Amino acid sequence: PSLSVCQNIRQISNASSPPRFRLMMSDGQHSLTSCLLATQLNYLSEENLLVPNCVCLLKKTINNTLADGRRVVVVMDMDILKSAKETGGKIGNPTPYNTDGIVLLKCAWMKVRNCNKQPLEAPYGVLIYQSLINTDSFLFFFHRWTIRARVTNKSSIRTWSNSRGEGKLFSFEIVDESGEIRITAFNKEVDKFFSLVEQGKVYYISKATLKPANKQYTTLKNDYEMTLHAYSSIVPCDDNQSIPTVHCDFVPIAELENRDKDAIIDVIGICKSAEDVSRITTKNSREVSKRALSIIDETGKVVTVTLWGEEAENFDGSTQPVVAIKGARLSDFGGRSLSALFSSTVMVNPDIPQAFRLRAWYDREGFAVNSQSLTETRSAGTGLNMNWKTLSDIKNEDMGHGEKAQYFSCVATVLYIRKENCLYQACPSADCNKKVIDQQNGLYRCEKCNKEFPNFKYRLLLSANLADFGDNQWVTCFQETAEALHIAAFDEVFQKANFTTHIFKNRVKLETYNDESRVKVTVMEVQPVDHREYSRRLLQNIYKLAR
DNA sequence: CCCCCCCC
Repeated sequence: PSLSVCQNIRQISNASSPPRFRLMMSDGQHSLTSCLLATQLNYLSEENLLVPNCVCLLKKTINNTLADGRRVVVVMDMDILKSAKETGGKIGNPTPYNTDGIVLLKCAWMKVRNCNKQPLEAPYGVLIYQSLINTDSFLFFFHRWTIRARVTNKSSIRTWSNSRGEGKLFSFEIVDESGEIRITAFNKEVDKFFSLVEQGKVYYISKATLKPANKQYTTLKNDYEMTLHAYSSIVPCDDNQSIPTVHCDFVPIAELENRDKDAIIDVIGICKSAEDVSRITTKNSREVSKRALSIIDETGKVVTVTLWGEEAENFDGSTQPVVAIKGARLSDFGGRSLSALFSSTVMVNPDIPQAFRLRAWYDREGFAVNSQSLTETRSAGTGLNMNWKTLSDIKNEDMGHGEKAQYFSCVATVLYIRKENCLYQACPSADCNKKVIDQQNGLYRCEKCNKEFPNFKYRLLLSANLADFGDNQWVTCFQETAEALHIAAFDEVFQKANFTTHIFKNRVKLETYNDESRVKVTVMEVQPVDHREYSRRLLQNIYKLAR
């Protein structure tokens, strides 16, 4: 039971029978407008006992959620302790309790789904259906539409340019107790709301419009999404205890082996190591940053996770942080690997028990476990990931005839390297090594970048013939592999020079350098040895030493 | 009003 003051009472404006009374109740500090009087208590109003400023003892109340998602307190039993005359007026200066007017996300789309009429844009920006006008729902939408929800995922700002125009946008996803929805802001609303909206925080949001979601582009469980407008309002909310936080259903890394390709999963692990960020060009000729992380969990298994864009650029793996990803996509590249999507939430050192457990495990013992990776990397060099073949296998197994390129390793001997055309003129932009076309006007065109440049860079391109015991094969080595081949040959030259004999024609001179004098010998010419002459002199020397 | 989910 609780004491409260009736601030206001009115009959709900519909023709229901028996009538329903709505109360605004106060505890002296806060007021709550969403109270309904149970019909068996209607007499209190009809007999003018329950009137503004009377003090009540609420003996039984029920918290109820209406069909449209609004929450109400239904007063089932109450006594009037003091009449309005006795209290003599208003008590305290109560402010609205801040759940007042808050609706569950769910109600927004329930309302729209339930009618098939044409939508129209209301002055306050909420999408209203003609059929809802003159109903309680209309009033509800029009005046009272505020949701309180937590931001679970926030995109970066991106721009677009197409036949319909150009602009910028960002979007974010929110959850409350009833569900989730995506909200998008364009242009001016990007400027207004981008920095305000923070991942993980709770906001009051009102006066956004609602429109059907294109399910093709979203995995959120909602048939609708929202758009912000000039009149939309987003206000941070401190009282957020009841709003769910991001919920993750983490899959142990070892378990990923048993999951299907393209599955969307949540994963958590310690970032054991991270690649440097790099820029790649996609098939659609877009440039994007990427960074691969190796994460490990208590299963002792490691998997590669790729981050993209700003997430890749800003990631710092130097402290071996806990990385949790909600909604990563499982790929079969290299066996099993993971990729963050635009819809993924990447959390570094999240404030959740699983992260603390993992941190403790890693610092105590995990760092030293003999981990195994589910992702085979070709650069690792040894072990399972070497697809050993002989050169004759290339033909016998029709290698490379499939849709995807294949990778294999072989042991072979360089029979021949073509000296001709071993350099080509390549696109000067970083990471693009496409051969440029000399336009004969001082400009060089790259078909891949679709650009002309005043310059180019030279790159090595070696044609080499490799042989093993069964076959031989012409191969192409670009810059990096060509250099590796050269370095190997270079080393071999040094090795071969040891224990060889030549005639050296030399210059000898006493030289002073840094106050130090010494005889310096410089080779001027090297000639092959006449072995008979050499033997004769060698013998003479031996005889001389013997005397 | 966007809608990109990428690379080896």
